[in-house]
Amino acid sequence: MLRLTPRTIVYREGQPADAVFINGEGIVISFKELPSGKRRVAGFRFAADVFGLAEGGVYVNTARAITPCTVYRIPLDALTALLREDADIQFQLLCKVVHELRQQQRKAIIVARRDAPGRIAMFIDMLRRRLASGRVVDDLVALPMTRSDIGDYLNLTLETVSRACRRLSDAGLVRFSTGSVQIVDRGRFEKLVGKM
Amino acid sequence: MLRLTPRTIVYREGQPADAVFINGEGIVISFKELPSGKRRVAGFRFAADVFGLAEGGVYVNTARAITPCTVYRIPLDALTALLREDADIQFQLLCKVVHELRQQQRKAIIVARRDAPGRIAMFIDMLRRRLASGRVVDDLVALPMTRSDIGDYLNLTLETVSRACRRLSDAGLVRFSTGSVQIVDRGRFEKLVGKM
DNA sequence: CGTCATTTTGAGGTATTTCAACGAAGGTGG
DNA sequence: CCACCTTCGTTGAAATACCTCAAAATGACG
Repeated sequence: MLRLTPRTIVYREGQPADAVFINGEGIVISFKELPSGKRRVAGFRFAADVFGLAEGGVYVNTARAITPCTVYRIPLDALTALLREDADIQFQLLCKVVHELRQQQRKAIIVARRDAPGRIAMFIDMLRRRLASGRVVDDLVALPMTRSDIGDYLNLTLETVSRACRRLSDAGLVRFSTGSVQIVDRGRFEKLVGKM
Repeated sequence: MLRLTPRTIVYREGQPADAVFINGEGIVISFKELPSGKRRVAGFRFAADVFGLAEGGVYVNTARAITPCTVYRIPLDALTALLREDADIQFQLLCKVVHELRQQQRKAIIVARRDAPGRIAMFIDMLRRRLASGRVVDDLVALPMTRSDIGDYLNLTLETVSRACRRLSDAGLVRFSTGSVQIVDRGRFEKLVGKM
């Protein structure tokens, strides 16, 4: 088990992959630096998310803690041994990966078909659902990542993210503070999120 | 085992999922109709590809044969039984799904960061690698899907696909015939595909 | 040969990107 | 405690790639 402070690198793209990770608490960002110097955020890892599944023996993304995190490190040989002897656990992992595949597909649809404010609304809604631990007042959503992080995830420039946030704010749907968003008009917000 | 003629539906989105499929031969398109009336192509399934992995008991996409196909249908109970008793096969499936997850990520990067001609070139290159069965002259790539199919996959309108194809053609990189593309200038083509 | 789907091509509109500058916040050291 | 610096966020103006709407051309097939 590892306790990570914000900005700590869990692993780097290209490193030999010797372990997978399960997030216990906090938010981890998974991204890839492109030769062009740009960056592409593959996703954000929340509680119970598995990350660090390698391909060809090396990590394909870089993972970094955004908030203080607690992650569990599972050495690869321990994992393979575990999977080989316990088909149930392997099946659970399979389900998790299939689920993530679906998530990616949904995200692709969103990124493809929706304009900037729509993507931001969707993103906030996704955070709301993932972060709503228990029955906390879930109209207040933590937003610990930067505009750049969001933009690289939704395929928008940070400027467009900023402008889209302002538009949602001006429309009276949400209210931004540093590090969080307040959903003001739940009805209209859901309507915006819902329609594709 | 099923022999499918072009346009045959393998399964429809929303149908209760009672089997998964493995493609033996031909190309299957997997897509989703959006409420807006638009369509989003999740991917194309080639030889040895597994498709029809459900979520929540129903298929999330619709699958349809593009070319004459040979697909293997595996009832779900048979699959689960097989996976439970043979950890090796389950592991292989897991690897396949993880691999597809990576593919999706790569595609997301391409769709996100490249302009229309770049996406088309990437697409042609993907087809080339997937269809190059053996040592066929692989400069000639079959292109059995419509512009609309390609556009809905790469997130472009069919008009933009058409124009982008023309641009590649005018640049002397490729030559289009009905149902196929000929890669004319391999060097420059690879260079275009390679750079991100 | 006619019909239907697909593809091509054109003109105009628009959302996002790019480039650039400024403002706000947070941390560090004097 | 304040000045400084760095990172992050906001805002503006201009450029551009793609989309939309529309019509004509091509190709497949009965």
